[in-house]
Parts: sequence; structure tokens; C-alpha cells
Amino acid sequence: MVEKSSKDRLVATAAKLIWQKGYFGTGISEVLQKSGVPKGSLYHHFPDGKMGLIREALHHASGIMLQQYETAMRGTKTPEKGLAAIMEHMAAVLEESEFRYGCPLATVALETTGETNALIQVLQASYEMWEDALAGYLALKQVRGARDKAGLFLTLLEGGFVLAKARRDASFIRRLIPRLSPLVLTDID
Amino acid sequence: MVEKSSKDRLVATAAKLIWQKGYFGTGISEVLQKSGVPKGSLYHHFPDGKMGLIREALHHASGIMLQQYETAMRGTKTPEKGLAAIMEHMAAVLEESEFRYGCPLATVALETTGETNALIQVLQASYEMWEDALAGYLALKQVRGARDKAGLFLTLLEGGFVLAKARRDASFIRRLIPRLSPLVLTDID
DNA sequence: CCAAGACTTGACCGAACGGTCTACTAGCCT
DNA sequence: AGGCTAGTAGACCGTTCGGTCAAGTCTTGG
Repeated sequence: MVEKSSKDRLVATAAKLIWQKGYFGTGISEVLQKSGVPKGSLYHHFPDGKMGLIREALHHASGIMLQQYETAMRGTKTPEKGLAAIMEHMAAVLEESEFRYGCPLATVALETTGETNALIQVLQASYEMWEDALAGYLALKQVRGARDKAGLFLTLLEGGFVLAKARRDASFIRRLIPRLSPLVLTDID
Repeated sequence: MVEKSSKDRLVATAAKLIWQKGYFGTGISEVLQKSGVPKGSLYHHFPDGKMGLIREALHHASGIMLQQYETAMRGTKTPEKGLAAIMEHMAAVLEESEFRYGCPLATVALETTGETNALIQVLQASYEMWEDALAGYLALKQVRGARDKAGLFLTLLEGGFVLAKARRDASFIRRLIPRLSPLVLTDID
């Protein structure tokens, strides 16, 4: 399991790159060079070329993020603490990577217009998976309206990613943590 | 005032494009073609080339957004209503443009890494201007901790932009409106 | 043992990229 | 008028873009 297949290396490398620079900022040749895979192999595994590769890379990155959410939440006693752990973890990752690794989906989502519609399905499916996972966790903790709360949490977190990356200051994420209680405990109507 | 100068047309066109597709997604030749300005003029007005043009376009787009915030808030009676008006307006713009026009700063911010550091200053300055404007409005409405609240509102709004654009559903922004009271205007400590 | 697919390899392609350069025009000052 | 500067105009440059392809090698089943 030390050696990864060409396809895996392509996907992992592309995921890292779109994570930082998005779809347009990631070039095929850069993926090839950084992964050490020749061009022909790419078009063998991904007949649709760049679009196919990036779709799979998005899916891959989304899975990594979800895993991190679950790891961060594991063993937490209250729903507030679970959500806080995610935010703290993401703030730390952002800082340690010098604000390179935020949310892989958001980076691609914002630059996506009509021409790149093929990516929307992956984005939607990934966000739904995240929402499902968070809602499941919250429901387990007896939180009412778990799905809505999960969506609201994601919105807060995504906003935190944007502000933190733009202003190079992870406190824009950490500052959200004390706001989680009113978010999780307060019911609207 | 019917005819705009070449420089103005370049900036306005570039702003529109980065708004939708970000820095890497916007090509010089596309700006040239859409604005009808020849190449030589661009490099006369912007000796630094693409980077200079995009910096100015970012600044321009940021100003347009700020104007929209202020127009939306104008005449509102309570701070909740003012912030809600901004969100409703942005949700409507997003829908009417088929999810093309979200936040121009966020799109660029997320794809920015070390190589494109020259953009960070503009992003930081623009976000601070927005925060200032919102904090000023909130302070005027006797809200305590106006600056923090303004930052929190922006975080919420940016998150809404990301989710709404990714999932092609402006309700991810509208859903935030009833949360403004408990989340933004309630004091914690 | 060999035929057939799966996969690798890199040369090659046309188009688009961002950027430079020279020539030209338009307005302004003396 | 002449000279000067700001701005226009687009041909041209080298590089990189995403993508194709023919020729290889490896792997597997019969």
C-alpha cells in the first residue's frame, strides 16, 4: 500500500491544487508534474480530460474534509463542543498551511458559472453529504431541527473560511465558536 | 457621460468577469474583446498588466457592493431590518443573475495563494471598508459592539453566498434572516 | 505461450495565454 | 507652425494551455 496507482496520485494531486487555487487556477501540466504521471495515463483514466479529473478530485477532497469533521467531533460530550471542535480544527489547519487549505468546495463553487456546470452536481452532492453527517450527529445529541441547524453551521463555517483567508486571520473562524450556543440551542418558531 | 474612457471600460469589464469566475478564470483577451479596447491601451493604463488591472477591478467591484449595501439599508427602522434588507437584496441579485453574481471579493480571495499576494491588500482593505460601513450603521442604531457584530454579519453573508451558489438555491441566504436577531444582535460574554 | 486488453510513455498539435513592441493619431502648449 | 505627451492600434513574441495519438510495456486469462 506504499505505492499508489497513477490514478490515485492524479486525483490526490489535483485535489490539493484545486483546494488552494480552484478549477481555473489548476493546470493539467502542473498536476502531471507534481504527481509524476505522464500525460497519456491521465487521458486513459479520465477520457473527459480536465473536467473528469477535477470532478473526481472534488469528490476526493470532500471526503477528506468529512473525515476531518468526524474526527474532530468524535467523543465530544455536547453538540456545542462537537461543532466548536470542528471550527477550532479548521482554524488551526488554515493557520498551519499559511491560509492555503480552506474549504475545497467553496473555492470551486464560487468560480463556477454556466460553462462549468458539470461541477455543480458534485458540489451539491458533497454539501448534502456534509449536511447529512452533521445533522446525524446533532440528532444523536437530541438537538431539535437538526438538519436546519447543520445547514446554518455550515454557512457560518464557510463564511469563516472566506473571511479568514481573505484577511489572513483565523480568528474570524474562532470568533464564531461562542456564537454556537445560541445557534444550536435557540429555536426559531 | 454616455461614452466611458477605455480605462473605465477595461475596469468595469474585468470587474464583471472576476465577479463570476475569479482571477484565474478571467483572461486578458476576454476582457479586451468584451470591452472593445485594443491591447496596447491596456498596457498603457496598466503597466503591471493583468495584476494591475485586476487589482483595480477588485476595488471597483468592492465599491459597487458597498453602494448596494447602503442602498438596501437606507431608511430602515431597526438594525435587524437593515441587515435583513441587505440579505434579501443579495439573494434576489443572485437569483436574477442565475447565480453568477455573488461576492466579488470571496471569489478571488479563495483562489489566492502565495503567488497572488498582491491581491491580498486590496481584499483586506475592501473588507475593512465594508465592516466600517456596517459598523457605522449599527452604531448609529445604538447597537453595542457594533464592529464585532458587523464582522459576524459579514461572515454569515459570505457563508450564505457560498452555499447559495454551490447549491443553486438563494434560500440559503434568506434562511439567515430570522437568525439575525439571536445570532448577530444578541450580546454574549 | 501467446493473444488481448489495461495501462504507460512522450512527442506532437492548435489554440489561447499574458506580454512587448513599433507605428500611428489626437490633443495641447509655446 | 513645431514639438511633446497621452492614448490608440494591432502585429508579433515565447510560453503554456488542454488534448490527441501512435507506439510501447505490463498483466492476465485461455
